Amino acid sequence: MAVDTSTGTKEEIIKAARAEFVNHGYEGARLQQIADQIGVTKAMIHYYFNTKKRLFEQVYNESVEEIFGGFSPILEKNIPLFQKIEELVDECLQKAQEQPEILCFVFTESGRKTDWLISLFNEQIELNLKLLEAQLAKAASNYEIASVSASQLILTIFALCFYPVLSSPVNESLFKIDHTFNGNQKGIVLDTVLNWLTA
Amino acid sequence: MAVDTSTGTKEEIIKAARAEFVNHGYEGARLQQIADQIGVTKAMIHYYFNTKKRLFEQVYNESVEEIFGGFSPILEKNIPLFQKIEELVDECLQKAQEQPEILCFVFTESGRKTDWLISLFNEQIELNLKLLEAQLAKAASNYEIASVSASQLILTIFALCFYPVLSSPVNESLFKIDHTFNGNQKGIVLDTVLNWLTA
DNA sequence: TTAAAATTTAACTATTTGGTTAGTTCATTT
DNA sequence: AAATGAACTAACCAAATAGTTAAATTTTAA
Repeated sequence: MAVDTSTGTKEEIIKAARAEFVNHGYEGARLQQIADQIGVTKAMIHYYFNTKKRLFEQVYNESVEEIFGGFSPILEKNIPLFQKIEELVDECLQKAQEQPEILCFVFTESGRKTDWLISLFNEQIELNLKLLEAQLAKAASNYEIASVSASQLILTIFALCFYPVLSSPVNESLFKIDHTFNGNQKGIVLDTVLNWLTA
Repeated sequence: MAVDTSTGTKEEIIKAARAEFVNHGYEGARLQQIADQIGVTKAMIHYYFNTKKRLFEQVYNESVEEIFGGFSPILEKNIPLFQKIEELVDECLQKAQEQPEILCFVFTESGRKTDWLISLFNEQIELNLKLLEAQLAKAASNYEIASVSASQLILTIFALCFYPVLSSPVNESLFKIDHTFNGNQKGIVLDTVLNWLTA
């Protein structure tokens, strides 16, 4: 009847692997480093995951889900347009502030031009913008907002929320300060987006 | 009187190295691949640049200069605020559209947590925002615009111009389309920024 | 023409690293 | 207590890769 079968080594490996992949990328990550981090042998990684690729896939897929998994439920909600926008911004900023490393990891690695990676990237989450598109079209036809496509809106929201995180290292040398969290980011994003829409 | 002194091997190496580093990052890049690309021996790379690090530094520094080198002259110009903003946006979009790979390269590599890289990133271009800051303060005191810091403005411009490029691979699987260049990007960026400022 | 300097090559070394394999420990089952 | 199988270790291997060296070839200049 014993339940706690093991120390949860597999989970520990994933956790350590995430840190290693985040900091060094797929190519730069070292299995030995991951193993050392949790005090097991490198062979354990091959015991649970067969190859470095498989381990990476696991970590990468979890990361994509972690970052983008929360948007579909919001997009599909039956709520007023402006409330939906605010929820999308909230979701965005939460991910940006709580999981900055994971965010950078996903964007960085998805840009790599390695054949086996590319196929992995393609089978990912897809956002269904149909409903939002309809809401925007209706609001535009009522002259409540300017005519803007859903993907353009999402892209703008993502840009304002995610860019500060993605550019954080660059900003430090460019401005000698880290602007990632300068106070009321939500206010700025909403101001920018809403003024743009209702101009 | 012969002028074409050499085949310009050194330049060819840099060019090939840039492509290799851009596609695979520092860790993933292979010197052999760079050499093969231009039909020389790997030893040639060590002849001109002593180590992989040195070659990378050269490529990286050139890339940073290529992307961010054009902003300081604009920031220091004595021109009206809104004209300056337009020129900054133009500069941004030009880099984003003409050198997307270089742009991604700089942002990706600068995020790596490898000690010797970190020190390299710190001795980079710094943008002097003093003048723009003054122009914004004056316009704000005249109630022409809302009160916004220079770094916040620059960050917003960068976000709107650079994010579409940085997110291009992600967008393909997220929206099943590439929004990098959707028609009048300049109009969208200017609309967004100006409506935000003058709301 | 010729000697020296710059450029390029081929073969080699040392090290790192992903992956393998044979065997050990230990809890559970029979 | 013997058998079984999962979790794990230590030592090893083969491949890849950055870096070296000495010799050959080409360029340059005297």
